[in-house]
Amino acid sequence: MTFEKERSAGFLANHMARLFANGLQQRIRPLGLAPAQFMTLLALWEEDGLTQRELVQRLSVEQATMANTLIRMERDGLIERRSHPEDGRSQSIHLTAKAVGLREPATQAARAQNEAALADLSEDERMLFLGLMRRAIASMQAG
Amino acid sequence: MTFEKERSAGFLANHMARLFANGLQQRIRPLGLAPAQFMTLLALWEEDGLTQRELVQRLSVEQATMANTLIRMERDGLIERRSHPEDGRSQSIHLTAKAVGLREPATQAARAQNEAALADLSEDERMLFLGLMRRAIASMQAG
DNA sequence: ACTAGTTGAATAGCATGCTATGCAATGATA
DNA sequence: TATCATTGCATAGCATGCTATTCAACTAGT
Repeated sequence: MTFEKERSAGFLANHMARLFANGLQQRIRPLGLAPAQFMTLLALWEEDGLTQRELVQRLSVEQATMANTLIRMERDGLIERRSHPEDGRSQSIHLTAKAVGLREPATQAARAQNEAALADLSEDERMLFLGLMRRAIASMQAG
Repeated sequence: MTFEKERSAGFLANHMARLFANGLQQRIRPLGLAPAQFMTLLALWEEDGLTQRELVQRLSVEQATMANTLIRMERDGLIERRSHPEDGRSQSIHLTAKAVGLREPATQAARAQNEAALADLSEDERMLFLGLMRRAIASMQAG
């Protein structure tokens, strides 16, 4: 029974995501950021002071993954942790001035990468593409 | 300037690819396979005896990545290396009987995962989706 | 044939992700 | 309130990927 990888949604999704990540990495490396750090900053730029648990929910990664990303971000001076006043187990994650200052150049880099990926698509096709990805994500989350 | 991750092709692609990989992993774990091993087997089932360099080209991963995947596959009894008769630097990678026997159940698992992801899409939408992913891949490879 | 450049792999080092555990702080309940 | 379950994080261990480096084997040009 044939199984052609070029016709497999999973294979294409994997390849596409690696190209996105590599492209973004090239663009944000000069800023001292890595892709997962950028993704985490997106959530914190939107709302500072989230707990690790809230970050996990918003970015859909496992808790252990987020814990490790936060360790590297703290090491790189992007965040600092403050003890949570109401729950001794958790901490709130706060952006440093450095991280706040990276918002514009970093999001600009991400926009440029998205533009490079979708350069060949019309505006309608782009909307369609995003919608299809969302539906695939929803199906997998449901299953 | 706002940058909403849910409207970012890169963010969605990353999330979707992780869900694909996680789903596939669940399905092929009983077979003793990991996602990258499966991807490599896809190429070798199609043509046995490829060199590491040829695998790298067909799967679009870096040489170092493939080298490490092959080490794990050899450890797991999926492949064996034979010295190349014409080039002392390279080896040809050959499937073991075990790996050959995994073809049907493994590709079936991958089909099931693709089906789960695309369950909500019509046949036309699926074709459209694959085409859009290929075009995004092509754009990023070109840029 | 020699030297110089190229090419195929291995290895080191690190970022992301995941599963599985362990632990301490909270909560809920008998 | 003493106990048990839940919850928030940290850590260990491993798979994938990438870049950078190194080395040996092959090629080409002189």
